[in-house]
Amino acid sequence: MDAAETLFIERGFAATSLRAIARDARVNLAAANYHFGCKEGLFAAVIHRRVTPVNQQRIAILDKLESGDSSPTTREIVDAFLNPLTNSDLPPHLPALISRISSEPQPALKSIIQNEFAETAMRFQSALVKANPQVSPDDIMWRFHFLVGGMLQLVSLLNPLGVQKANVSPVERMGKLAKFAVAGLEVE
Amino acid sequence: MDAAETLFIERGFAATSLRAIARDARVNLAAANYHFGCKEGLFAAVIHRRVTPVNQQRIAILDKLESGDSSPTTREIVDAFLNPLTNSDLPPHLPALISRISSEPQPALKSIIQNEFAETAMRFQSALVKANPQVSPDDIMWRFHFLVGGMLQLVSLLNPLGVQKANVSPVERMGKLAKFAVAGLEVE
DNA sequence: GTCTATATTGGGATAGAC
DNA sequence: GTCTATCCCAATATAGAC
Repeated sequence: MDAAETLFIERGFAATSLRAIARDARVNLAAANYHFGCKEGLFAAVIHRRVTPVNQQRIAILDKLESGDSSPTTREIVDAFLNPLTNSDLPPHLPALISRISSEPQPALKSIIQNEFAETAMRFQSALVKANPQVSPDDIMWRFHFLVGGMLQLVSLLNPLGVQKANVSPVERMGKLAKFAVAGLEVE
Repeated sequence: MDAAETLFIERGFAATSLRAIARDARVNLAAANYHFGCKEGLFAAVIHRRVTPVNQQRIAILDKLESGDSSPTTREIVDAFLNPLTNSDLPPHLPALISRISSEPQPALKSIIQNEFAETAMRFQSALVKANPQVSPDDIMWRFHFLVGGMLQLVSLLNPLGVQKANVSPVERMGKLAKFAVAGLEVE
């Protein structure tokens, strides 16, 4: 699965062959098919392994914020959404994986991905609606999508698996995005 | 080229075969290879045909703004960037094409695309730096990328080639994005 | 569960007649 | 420039021995 993950990030689903994955992983091609059923099954397994923890972490932080005395600010909600991506106990290429899979064109893969993110998206949109009564829920929905787009763009600008450039750290970049998005979310 | 464009949007580059393109276009497979050299050549031609006009239009609007008496506002610059995408004399699926190609993973395609957009990105970043002296040029660069990400996300949420949903028109959605992005670009 | 070997299909590209 | 036919290779997936 590590080998599959790396190759899916680098080349995308369609351009990655099971043969290349099996070769990199030093496993037999038939064994891979035996365990995952087919190429799509392997894809789903790779996604699920990585996306579940980050979304659990996001929701855990949001739960904690909402159980406090005062309801969370827009900035706190945005941070709860973004910070788990740069958490040091998750693999550093996790954002690259999310970025890549978000743009897979094939319908079967799209529904796999939508299922993974649906609940998290709902929770954060609701929280943002509550924190911004001056903005219509419909506008909040769109602005949340713009935040997601900014996040994906930020990630895709880095060398997907390479060393990050030295001048600005991933954490700092997330901070820049948070500032940008909060201003855009709150504007009347 | 129309057939190729449609299939690239729907399936992406790697999952689209020259055979399928030739079938849809009712042309011979060998003829396609004769004219475009190879699959990548066809891709480059499809991109160039669509992207050149929209970028020319963007730059023309920006030129006009900058030749006026007062220097352009952030909102005017953002509109100059976004509005050509929904211009009615360009094909309505142009945004879908831009969205799709922006996430093609293969390095050869990436450089084709970067070449197409490099000049436009530079011009708009410079204009935004000038309009926002309160923000560092480095931050403007990042925020411009966030705007691009929001634009791509907005587009990818529509059914790529289907009829748009009735409740909000593409023009209105671009307006929502512009408002969001201007607030994020200008914030101190 | 894991291997070798292979069935089967489809891909990009081209040769060569017209 | 356009066609038919084909070369050559790589893909997913599975059969069947171990």
